[in-house]
Amino acid sequence: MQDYKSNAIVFKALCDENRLKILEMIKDGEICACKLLEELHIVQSTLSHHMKILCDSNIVVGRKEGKWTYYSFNEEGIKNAEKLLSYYTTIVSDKNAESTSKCKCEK
Amino acid sequence: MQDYKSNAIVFKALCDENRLKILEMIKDGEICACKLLEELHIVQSTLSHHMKILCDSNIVVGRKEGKWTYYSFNEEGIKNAEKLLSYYTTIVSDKNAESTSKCKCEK
DNA sequence: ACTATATATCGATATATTTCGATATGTTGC
DNA sequence: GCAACATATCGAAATATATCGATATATAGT
Repeated sequence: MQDYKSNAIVFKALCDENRLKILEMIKDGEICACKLLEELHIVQSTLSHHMKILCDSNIVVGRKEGKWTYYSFNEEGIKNAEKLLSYYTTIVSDKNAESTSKCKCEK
Repeated sequence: MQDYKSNAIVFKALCDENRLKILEMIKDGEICACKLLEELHIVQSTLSHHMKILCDSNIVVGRKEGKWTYYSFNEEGIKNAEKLLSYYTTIVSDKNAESTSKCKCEK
């Protein structure tokens, strides 16, 4: 499951309002950075920063075409995010495996 | 889909290394705060802060029993997180719905 | 080669988050 | 009621993130 740090990076991509807006726009299909910029109330360097975080999380991928960059979903990264969410929120009901460490609240 | 701010709160719960460790411990079943404290290298007030964020996200729920608090998954909140992840990463392939706004990169 | 345009990077600042120690609140057992 | 303990809250400091303006890099068309 890799390490906590790199897993947190995936979820960090999703915990900013502007990045959620960006993802919502990418839902409709591959989209140019200039179009994202038109719709969001941020300057170009800020958009570039958010796109870097989204690409670093592997959820989004950029494709350069001439002077434009088009962004779309990266299915592999999305699968990974789903796998991570599932990993961190699924109960392991292996009742045989007793907890190894005791604490004071246990009588 | 509510608003971006409250959706971001859900993912914020997942983007901290310590909180991922906490979730990993909750996987094994309901766990007491004192046990979490034993295993993590943080002080009690810091743990309390993280548990608040996890509970606010609705992914985790706390149950008070005397002076102890036990934490476990909140299935409803987890379903919501899955729904949100799916919402923000699923392509809408409605090709009939043409994009409403034009931008300079479109010829 | 020059100009215009798209995107990335840099540096500074504002804001948010994490962390701690100190203290408050609430529970248990005497 | 009081002492001991579990957890929550508060205030401050350290660190991280978001944002901007300025500038660098890269591409396209003249």
